[in-house]
Amino acid sequence: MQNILFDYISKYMPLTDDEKKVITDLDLFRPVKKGTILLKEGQLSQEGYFVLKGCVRKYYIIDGEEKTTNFYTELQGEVPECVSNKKPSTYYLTCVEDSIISVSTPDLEEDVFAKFPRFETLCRIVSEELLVKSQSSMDDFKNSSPAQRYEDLLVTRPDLVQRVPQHQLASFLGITPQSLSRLKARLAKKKN
Amino acid sequence: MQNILFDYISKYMPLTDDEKKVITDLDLFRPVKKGTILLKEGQLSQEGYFVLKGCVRKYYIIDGEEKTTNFYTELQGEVPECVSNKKPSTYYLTCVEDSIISVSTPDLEEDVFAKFPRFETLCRIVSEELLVKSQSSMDDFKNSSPAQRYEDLLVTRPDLVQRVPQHQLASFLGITPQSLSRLKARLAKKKN
DNA sequence: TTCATTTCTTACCTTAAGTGAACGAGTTTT
DNA sequence: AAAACTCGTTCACTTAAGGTAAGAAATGAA
Repeated sequence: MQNILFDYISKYMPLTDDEKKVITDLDLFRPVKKGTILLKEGQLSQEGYFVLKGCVRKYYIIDGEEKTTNFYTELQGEVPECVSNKKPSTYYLTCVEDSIISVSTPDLEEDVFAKFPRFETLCRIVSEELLVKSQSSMDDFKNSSPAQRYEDLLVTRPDLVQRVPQHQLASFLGITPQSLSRLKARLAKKKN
Repeated sequence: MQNILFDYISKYMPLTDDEKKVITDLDLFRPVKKGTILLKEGQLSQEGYFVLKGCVRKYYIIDGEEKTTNFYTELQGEVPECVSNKKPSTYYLTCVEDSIISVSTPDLEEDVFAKFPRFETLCRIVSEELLVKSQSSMDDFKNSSPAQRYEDLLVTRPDLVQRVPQHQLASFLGITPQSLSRLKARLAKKKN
């Protein structure tokens, strides 16, 4: 399981055995059962999550309705908003499947950065890249229709469409479950 | 003009006079005329932009149509996607007004980080915060209708509605200019 | 000023998304 | 086994967004 993380990091900078040992000794990994809620609305969390295996779902409850806005799967991370702005979380994080998650805290990071400044460079680069990706997703979302977004998803994250309930997928696409049903029916008719 | 930047940075960490001098000596600021294109589709840029004064617009050209996805105003930065993924840009950056922009490059950053490691910490924290904000905007966008988004914009960035052409604002809201016109007419009727 | 271009609005029609309700299929609970 | 529940789908209806076109208003250039 460590190796998944090491492979990911080594795309940015090769790690020495010494550095690998430091990470291993941190004992970051936490197996989490399906249905576990990692973060609740109103909660003040200091933890950042990185999904090594499985799937974590982000959702809001608006007017009593769950609004799913994101799914984090293998090698995707989520830093809850409350970590950076120190305010209570406005959303929930829950495990869609049994998962293995790496959990970090600011204290932990500070220790590691002090010992290995290279890790801070790594974190800077990764978060800059994630920022660019996040903005690029936002742009794509604005520039496309629900149907296009669904078709894109079939290509970019085909697994999601299989492993996740349709009504959650619908709100992830920014539409209602009924609209997603119709949309799929329309596309199916078109193809034949 | 330097002071605007120093004030911004000091919210994260107070700067010594020594550090301020280093930044000043970098000669980062560049006045840019309205209409100037900072980045073109297809271009491989290494520059990151930070708007000190004025307004920069990000847009794509899709099927011959301009699709505006973002406006960067005072104290907002933009790291073009091509800096991190080393691929040609898929969008344009242009100045909506005469502006003053701070321009950085990876080389420059490396030099500064080497001399003042604190700046790398600053950049890491800022980009982590921007990431959280970006994801939060994405969630808000998914969870709201065009009308709600427009009304939110009137509250969060009232200046934008004044200083920017409506058709650009429309695609920023994810709709067509005609829809924005109708939307405004509906809201105006509702209010009275 | 005049002409041209851009920008904004309005109108009409089409398309599709939101809403509420209903249904069957599959689960889980009792 | 029956009841309750969730989930996906479908239907009818309402609402609003997209597309096209036309005209008014504002802006810029000759």
